[in-house]
Amino acid sequence: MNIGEIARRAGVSRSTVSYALSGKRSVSEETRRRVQQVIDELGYRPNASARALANGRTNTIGLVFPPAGNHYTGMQLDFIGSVVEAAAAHDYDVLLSPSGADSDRSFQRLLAERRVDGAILMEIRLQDDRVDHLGEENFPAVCIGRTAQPEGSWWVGLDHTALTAACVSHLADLGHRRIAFVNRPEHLLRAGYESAHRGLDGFTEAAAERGLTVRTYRCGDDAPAGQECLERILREDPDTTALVTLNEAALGGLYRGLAMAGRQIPRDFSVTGVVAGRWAETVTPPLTAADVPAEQLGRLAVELLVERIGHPDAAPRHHLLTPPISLRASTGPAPGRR
Amino acid sequence: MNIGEIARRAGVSRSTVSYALSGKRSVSEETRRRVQQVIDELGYRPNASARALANGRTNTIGLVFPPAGNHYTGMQLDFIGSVVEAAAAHDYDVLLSPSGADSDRSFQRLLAERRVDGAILMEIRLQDDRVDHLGEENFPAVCIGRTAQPEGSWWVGLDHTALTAACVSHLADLGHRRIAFVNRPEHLLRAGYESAHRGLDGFTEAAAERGLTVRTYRCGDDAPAGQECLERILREDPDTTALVTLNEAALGGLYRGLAMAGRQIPRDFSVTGVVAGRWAETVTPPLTAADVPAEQLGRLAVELLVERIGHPDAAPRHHLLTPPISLRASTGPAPGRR
DNA sequence: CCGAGATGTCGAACCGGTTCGAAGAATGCG
DNA sequence: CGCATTCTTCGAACCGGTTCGACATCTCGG
Repeated sequence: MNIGEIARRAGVSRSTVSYALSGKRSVSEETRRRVQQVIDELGYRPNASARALANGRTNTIGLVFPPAGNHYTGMQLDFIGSVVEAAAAHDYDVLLSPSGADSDRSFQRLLAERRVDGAILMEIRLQDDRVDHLGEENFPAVCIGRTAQPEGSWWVGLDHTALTAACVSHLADLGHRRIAFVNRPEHLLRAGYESAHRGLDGFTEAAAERGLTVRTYRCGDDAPAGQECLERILREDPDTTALVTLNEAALGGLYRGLAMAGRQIPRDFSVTGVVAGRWAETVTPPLTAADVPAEQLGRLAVELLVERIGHPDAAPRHHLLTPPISLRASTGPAPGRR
Repeated sequence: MNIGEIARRAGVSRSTVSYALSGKRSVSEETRRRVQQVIDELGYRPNASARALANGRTNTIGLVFPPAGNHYTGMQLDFIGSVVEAAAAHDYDVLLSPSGADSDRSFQRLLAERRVDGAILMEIRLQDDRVDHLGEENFPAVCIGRTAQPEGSWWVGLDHTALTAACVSHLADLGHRRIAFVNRPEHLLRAGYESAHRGLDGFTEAAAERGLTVRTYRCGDDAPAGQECLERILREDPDTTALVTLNEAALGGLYRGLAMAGRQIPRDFSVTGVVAGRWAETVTPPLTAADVPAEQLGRLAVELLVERIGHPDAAPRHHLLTPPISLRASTGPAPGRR
């Protein structure tokens, strides 16, 4: 059931079958029909490895995603799904590569063994050797997020600085003067995670501009950590009336902490942050948040990557998204005001 | 930078390089060292396509997962992560294949084009033509869940019948007499989703055995649908005091509905179901639930698949898991009792 | 000292496609 | 009618590995 078999049954040469399928040279209408008929009868499909070997393209893209040690967030899930779908629309398959402790091994596999035509990198760091490395080799890659010097590279990302700043403004406009910031965990900050750092910057600057009193926290990626973090916030400054968070996985815990402390949202305390819309609606009251457009990010990343694969020398492109804040029910006027 | 180049620089033939790497024939210690040195200097890694073509194995497994139209659940995310990790441990890569509207196209690609050595199928249906099809071809596959006639196939799954029955018993022991069941959406039931059907069966049988009054509902996979569903439950039988759910994505909405109706969990109303542990802890109060061991399921699936790939004629194996119910804080004695 | 067996290496064939150059047939034009 | 052009098809080479059979060399026992 290979191309030779098809050729034999159709009474033509292997190359003719190949041309009949690819259309790269003209083939008589009659021959084409005969070949097609044999193919349909046998249900033949060309072997992907052989094809990849011959023309140097695998029609596969690599998705380098965080290891399970990090707790996954809903946003990441939506993102992966949309990448796979967008890739399928462009006739690409998606190969997953966990970037982790032995990131080298898995990552090298993808590139050096030429398993993929290009890669999408999640969880970018401000200083990211993976990006540097890919840049040197001019390997087609698109980052989700941007490094400290993103000039030469292709990326799509959120403007976390602007988003957290918008959250601060929103709260300040409601009269809140003492606000906490709940970031991702310590180790991700130390590793230089882009979103955590830029989000923190945006928060800090906007708060300074508005003259607010703030405290910033790092919080583990799960509900118990969120609860604990909230307890700390109220302990260290009981007059805090609002918080901004980037930590989707801790959100449920933050809510729980507030409930246990007897603070009602949004009457006594406002909560907002950067969270994918679908997940912002799972908490009660639904979270007012900058909705992470995970689906759009995935689609754009694939489109950029496909373009880059097709035009290896094209100038770098990128998309910086700044989704608006969706007003739901978790923020309100500061207590004692209005 | 191919094997011929290595051979030339090391002053040996291509086959010798191959044997030096694979160890399938003896190579003198000195030659091996020289070859290895050249390889290290050049950072050579054998081309995956060429290797796959030559020995007929891609070292890749396919993960057939639900299309984005279905809303993903946290459990699925954890599962995918653990599959990727377990696969990496066995030196396999993971190729994602969305099974959806054009499932044929993507699915056929995987198999007929020999992109993968085996496949893991998520979201099994009681009657599943994908499974039948793979069975006929004796293609190495492992199902997550079991079909109506699972005898000939390899699978790992949860005993949803036993799990929902256990939930019912738990509630009955607490004195609840009127219980609702919140299932997955209508269209998934019509499609024959295994977990939805078996879960429903287990619930119904256990309730009948205990002589309980029950109602069953189908609920969309998101928070607003959950909220709406809960409103319906209380409207159609205001004396309902507990519910069992399989619908992780609707959980937040169910909780919200209860809060809006002024029913306090667990004082006025108990909630339980089958939900991955990490996600059961995001709601307040934390959900008493049969914890879906997503990580274990992924690991076991990969192990079975790797074994099956290695031994094409081995007898079918499977794992049926029945995780215990983790007592958290969402269930309590029926109101008016003790 | 000779033959058997083990050891190390090589060339060639093969996996299943794609693509190039060339050749034969058909067609068009002067 | 002859020559140039186009259309159609074929064979061969190639992509980059693996593997088989053969051959040369070395080792050891009788």
